[in-house]
Amino acid sequence: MRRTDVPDVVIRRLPLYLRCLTYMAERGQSVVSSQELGAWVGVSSAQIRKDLSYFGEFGRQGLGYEVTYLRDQLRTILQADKRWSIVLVGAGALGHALVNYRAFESWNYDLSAVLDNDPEKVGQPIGDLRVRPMEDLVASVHETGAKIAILAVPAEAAQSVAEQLVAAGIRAILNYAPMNLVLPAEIHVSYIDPIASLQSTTFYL
Amino acid sequence: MRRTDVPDVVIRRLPLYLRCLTYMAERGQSVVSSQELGAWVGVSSAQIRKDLSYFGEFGRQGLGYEVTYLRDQLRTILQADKRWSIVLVGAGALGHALVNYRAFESWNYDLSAVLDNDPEKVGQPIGDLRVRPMEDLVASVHETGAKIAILAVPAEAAQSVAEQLVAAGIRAILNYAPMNLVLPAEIHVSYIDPIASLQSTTFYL
DNA sequence: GCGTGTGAAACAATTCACAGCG
DNA sequence: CGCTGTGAATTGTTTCACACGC
Repeated sequence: MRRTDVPDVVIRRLPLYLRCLTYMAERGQSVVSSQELGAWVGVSSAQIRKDLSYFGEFGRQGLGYEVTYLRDQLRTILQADKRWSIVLVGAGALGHALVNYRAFESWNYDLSAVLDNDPEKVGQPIGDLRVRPMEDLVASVHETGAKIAILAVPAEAAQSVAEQLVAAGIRAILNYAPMNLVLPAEIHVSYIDPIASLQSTTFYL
Repeated sequence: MRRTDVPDVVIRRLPLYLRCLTYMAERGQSVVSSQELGAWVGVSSAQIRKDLSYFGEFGRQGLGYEVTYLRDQLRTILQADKRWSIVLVGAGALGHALVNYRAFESWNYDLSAVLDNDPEKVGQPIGDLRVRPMEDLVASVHETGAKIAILAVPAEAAQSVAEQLVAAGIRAILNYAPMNLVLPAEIHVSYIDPIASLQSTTFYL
């Protein structure tokens, strides 16, 4: 099964399965059925089985899936077993919160540089990092080997900074700015926008 | 067109259109075509037209859409013209960042109470609020009229707190905890989980 | 001509239902 | 018997293509 044959919706569900399996393994559960896993993550058992079937046969008929085995398979598929360096652009309140968010570290993501173009912020410490000027972007990306960047700048700056990131060799962006980015198709962009989420939920209220 | 006839994917795109139209209106642009709007938000022009057609006929043939008119229509559809009170549970680093996030205010959302069950945190000021104990939940929801809650607690606590929110009358939850919530179908839950986003992007790298 | 609104066609995702195996 | 893996059927979404009006 080639990467491009797997629908993107499937890829976006795998982390939910992985998270759930990780909790189950921590609790010492050894086996899980597609039914039980589906109940936890909120999808049908058929969907779980179909999703997994894109990548192989991980279960045993009549029994279910071995929790740690499936967890490790998903880790490999998602490359969550690797350590990933991340460059963060934007040292505002959000940037601070992200640097101090422990979950990155525990899931193998390493926020290894923080940059900002505000001279007031450059040089200030955040966590055990120091804010670097935007001129250091290419150097930061090379030093850290980062392929992923987190964009936590104001909307007006987002497109321009995103282009600089791509020019510096970044391949994937997690964008917290409330702005759609127009970038080459091979760059992967994920959007996190609580306002957009809230606006779609108020439609239903 | 009844609420339930509109696919949820469409509802999730409307905020992106609204955001873009708002920027365009600020810049003084008076008219926009589905083509141009699509280029900005990254969807096809046919999709824009189809999405809007669920709610009415807002454009003019040969011309396009009047920016402020369409913006106001979308605001009404999404109920983004109303002011919404929000109760925030969780006064950790994330809770602090959310309270200080100015975009809520500017998009008509009012973070009107913050709660936490940690006695150390209760009573502390955040922005111009003061952290209240979880026992005040029902009172907070009633005082503020909140129908929406933001959940910013550790994963272990999320399900339990979510149930308390529902019992207190909350109808929609924006969940920052890395945990799927199992709740009655009429409760609307949106998930924000940067780790899950990162894990799906590393699949492609 | 240009650009919307919309059925029809194409494509994509989910669910069904069951063969097959432990 | 229980539960996976999977084609087939169903359901949902996007794109096409064109009539219509400015």
